[in-house]
Amino acid sequence: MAATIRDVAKKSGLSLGTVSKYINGHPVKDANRILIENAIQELNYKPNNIAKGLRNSQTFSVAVLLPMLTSNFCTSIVSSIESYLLPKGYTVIVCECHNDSDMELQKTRFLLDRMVDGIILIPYDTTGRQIDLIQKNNTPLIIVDQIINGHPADTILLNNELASYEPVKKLISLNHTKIGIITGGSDHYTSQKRLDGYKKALSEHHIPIREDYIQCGDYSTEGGYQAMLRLAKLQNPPTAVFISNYDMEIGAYIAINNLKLQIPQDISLIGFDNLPLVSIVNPPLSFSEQPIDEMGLDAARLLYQRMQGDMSNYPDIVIHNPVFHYTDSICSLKNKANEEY
Amino acid sequence: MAATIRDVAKKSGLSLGTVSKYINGHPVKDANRILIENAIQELNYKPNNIAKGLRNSQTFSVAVLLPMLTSNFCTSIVSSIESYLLPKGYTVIVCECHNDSDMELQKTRFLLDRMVDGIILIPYDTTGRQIDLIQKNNTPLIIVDQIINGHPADTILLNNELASYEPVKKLISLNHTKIGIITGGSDHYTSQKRLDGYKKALSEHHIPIREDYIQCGDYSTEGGYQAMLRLAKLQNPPTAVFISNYDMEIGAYIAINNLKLQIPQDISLIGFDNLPLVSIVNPPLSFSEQPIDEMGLDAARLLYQRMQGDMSNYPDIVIHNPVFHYTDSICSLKNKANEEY
DNA sequence: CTGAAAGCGCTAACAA
DNA sequence: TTGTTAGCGCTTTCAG
Repeated sequence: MAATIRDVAKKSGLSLGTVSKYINGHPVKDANRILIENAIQELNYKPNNIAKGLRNSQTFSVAVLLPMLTSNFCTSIVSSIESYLLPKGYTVIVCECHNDSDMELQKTRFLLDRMVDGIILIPYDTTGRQIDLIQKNNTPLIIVDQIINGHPADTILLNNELASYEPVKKLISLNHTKIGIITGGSDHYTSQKRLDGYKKALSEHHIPIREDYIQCGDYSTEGGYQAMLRLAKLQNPPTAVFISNYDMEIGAYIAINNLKLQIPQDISLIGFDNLPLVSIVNPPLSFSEQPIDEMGLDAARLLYQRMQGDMSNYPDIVIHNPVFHYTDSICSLKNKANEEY
Repeated sequence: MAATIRDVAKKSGLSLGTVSKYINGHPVKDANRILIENAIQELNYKPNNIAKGLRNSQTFSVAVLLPMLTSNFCTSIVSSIESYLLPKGYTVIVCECHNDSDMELQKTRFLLDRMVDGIILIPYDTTGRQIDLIQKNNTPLIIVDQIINGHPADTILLNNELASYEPVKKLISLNHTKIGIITGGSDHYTSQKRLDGYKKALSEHHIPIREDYIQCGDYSTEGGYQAMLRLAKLQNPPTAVFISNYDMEIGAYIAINNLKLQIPQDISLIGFDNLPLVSIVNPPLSFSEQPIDEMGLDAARLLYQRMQGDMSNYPDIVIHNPVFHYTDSICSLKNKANEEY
């Protein structure tokens, strides 16, 4: 039904090979070029990518395998990956495993079956079975967001420790000592690192670490809400809280509103990621900005390089630094004391 | 490198054709079946889907083309579509056009080039150029969420009018007459219909329609925030507000908090979609529930049917009814009056 | 039930 | 430069 390269050859009176060469950018006599171009026009010829893929054992598709499409981090990453790879002629397939290790493994197998040219993985499973599978298949792989111990691979990371260390230091410089943190699951790589940064900042200033100031919000909106409630209801609640991802930040913010606490008078708040909420609310929220776009771009760029066969300095581990934005959502404790006199 | 069907044939001592038949479920002598199975095992043979696709002119992939991955509605739909199509052997490709008509057209072309077997479209462009392109290409297409006038196609819809008509009637039954609505863009199909339902309910009860009670929030969180501010600052503000999508609902809720208004004492609130926020906040919010999962499932099911060549009752237009959940986020105006005495 | 052979649309090596 | 030809891995007639 659709025109093939053979039809173009026939119509232009040239051979298959010549037409193929023209299409692939090899030199062709000018007169013939015109002939071919006309034939392509008239027949509305479109090269068949499937056949091309069969021939070249390439599919020009790459997959992004991620835990959950509802995470703002994940969807943002996908967008920036696409923006790099699409102009290069690649389709980007998005697959989510719904926070399920078995599903993740199954989808990995599935993607390998479908023969994508490369995979960008935001891992869910922490044992690295997906990674083994992909590497055994010799499919180029870039991991984003985490390091899985014992499974070296090209990786794009945030300096997670710094992302919490700096803000907590900032709070300390404002005379806060009662500083809480809302974390993700304890088995989660980024959550662990962000907690480490928090602890490091406190330790350096000889502020004791209180376990009740560390509340797990599971990286979800509801979890953040509950965690903030727990913090606020402590006998001696913190005067400042660092929240280590965006979804929990929304929940925590709503909890604070429901409790009728004032930001920053009653509680100073620093959150994570530069996403819609932070600039809308009053006062706008302080946050650690993860350069999501650049991270996605880096992942795409590195994957492209690997797919071209360039394995220089493998495995490459790229660590991005967070950027800090401080607003009126935090205040100095001294000032507050002054005001209260 | 990877084993082919030819290797399996050689190893099992049978012919290419026989092995192919076995793989595709055609009957084979039992003894031979064992031979083949063993060979497949030993060689770790995986059928090459690209070659299969070339032969059958099928790719076993379908695309979901949508305006924005950050919309909760879109990601939920993708999940349910996947849950149906994946077990049937299809890859689901997600493509977003970033609320850009040209990009949408470009990606449509791109998907058609990649030869997906079918497309599920949540349209952005309202002129229907994408639809023309897809239909001209004879690629099965299901449209979700909207009807584009003059472009008949299989479509899965919400009864948008009912989704606002009912809640507004409910508010009227609680003696509200000053009822506001926060809408999406006026050019947006669902927004228009939801506004129609609002107007219809008011008209039926002879409540005049006030233009200043109709505020556009552009289906975004920030828009919802601003729209609610405008409503609250009216000289004679509404006592109840219906918000016609989830993202705006978040914004409106934050605005209400910032204004220190009480729900429902100062303002009764009914929102849209059963997504995380509504059940977390205090009081939980009332809402019109769009059966997103079923809508996605229906779209996937219908697309599958079309891809099988079954064009019975084309074009099929499936309309889903919303479900209503009423909570303490709305109150009767009489009760409130009583309390105030 | 099985095997041989043709061909899906394309590219690349080779010869002219 | 151009044309010819041999496949990429698979399915599907058509004989046997």
